[in-house]
Amino acid sequence: HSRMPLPPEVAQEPVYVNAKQYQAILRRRQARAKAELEMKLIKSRKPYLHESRHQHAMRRPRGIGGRFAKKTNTEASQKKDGEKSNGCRTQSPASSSS
Amino acid sequence: MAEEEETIRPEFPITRVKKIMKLDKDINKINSDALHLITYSTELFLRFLAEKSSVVAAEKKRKTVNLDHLRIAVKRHQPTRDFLLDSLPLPSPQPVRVTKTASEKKPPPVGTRRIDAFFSKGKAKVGE
Amino acid sequence: MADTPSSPGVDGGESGGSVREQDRYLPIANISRIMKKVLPPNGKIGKDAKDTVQECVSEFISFITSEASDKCQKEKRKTVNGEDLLWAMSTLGFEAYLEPLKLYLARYREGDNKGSGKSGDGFNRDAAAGVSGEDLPVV
DNA sequence: AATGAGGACGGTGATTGGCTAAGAA
DNA sequence: TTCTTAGCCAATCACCGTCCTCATT
Repeated sequence: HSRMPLPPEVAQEPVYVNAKQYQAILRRRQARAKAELEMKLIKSRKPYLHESRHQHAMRRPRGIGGRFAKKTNTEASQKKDGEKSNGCRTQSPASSSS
Repeated sequence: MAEEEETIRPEFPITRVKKIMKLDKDINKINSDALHLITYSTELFLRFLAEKSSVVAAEKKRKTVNLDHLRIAVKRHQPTRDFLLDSLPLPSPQPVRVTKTASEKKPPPVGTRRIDAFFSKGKAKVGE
Repeated sequence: MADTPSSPGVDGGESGGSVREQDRYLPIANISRIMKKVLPPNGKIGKDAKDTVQECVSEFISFITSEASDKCQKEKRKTVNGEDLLWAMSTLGFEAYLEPLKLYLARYREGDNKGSGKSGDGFNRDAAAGVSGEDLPVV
């Protein structure tokens, strides 16, 4: 069918779009404008979503390579000092390439 | 037969798909079929984007798919390009290689029309 | 690093009545996982690409749903059903999804719910390629 | 009668950052 | 070559699915 020039929301000159989608695109623009106004839609991305999970990640034991380590018995006991033995990166990728 | 069909589930959480749908206040009720269809079609669409972006990355000899590859991939499929027009941030430097060739400035192929009425009304005549 | 204007602040509560990120988008881990499935074995994905895809996918949901809902209003119906969605798909240029979707719906109805979910089910393997074909014939 | 919205509840997988190889430039 | 960055690991806990009641068709 035909294509329709769409008034640009950010661009400068009209863009031609599929006529079938034309109405739908405009409807969506209105809906988003409305939502932005009513709900104050956020535009930026937060560094993380949940404070609690952020804290959890920060407090977790890490291996020598920065990876998260498994909770050891030492940790489970939660009393004795322990030596982190796991979490170390597996040597090296070695030669697994085919 | 001791094996029973485990209720396999879609990759996406259905409840969140519904939540996204309901962000639009014009949406009233949604039945179960519609919800499941949208959820699965969304997964298909995601695979499409990933696959096409991957192709572009390969063309560019890149092992990492980046935003530029996604833009190019989207650009290649008209329906997707059109409805995502506002969702894809324009790359910072647009190489304005626009030679003022007037002849080239007529982009719309047959069956395309311009829109000027964004203010007046949300209804434009589609009939050509 | 440019920090985002909005501070993390507290969890769950954004000032005023703003919609949270986790309500507007599908989980980023799911997005990433599905994308990796179609990439070459050693393929990687840039963060910007992931985030943008996540947004595009939400827009896809709203876009299709809006068209289906619009049809419902015109027909004085208050509930969006499967047919409405399939109609919206084809109307908006995603008719290539019709077959996979019908197939999926049949599966889903059949056993309460069924899906491709995990790899191993190949009924939809090439589904994504449906639209991948090329531009639709612009008649 | 059939079916969707909304709420409560329990189970669970998404969220999450430091280090470094892998890639981009 | 140098510099940027995405993947890697797994434990908590916010969210998803299920079941319920009630409202709508």
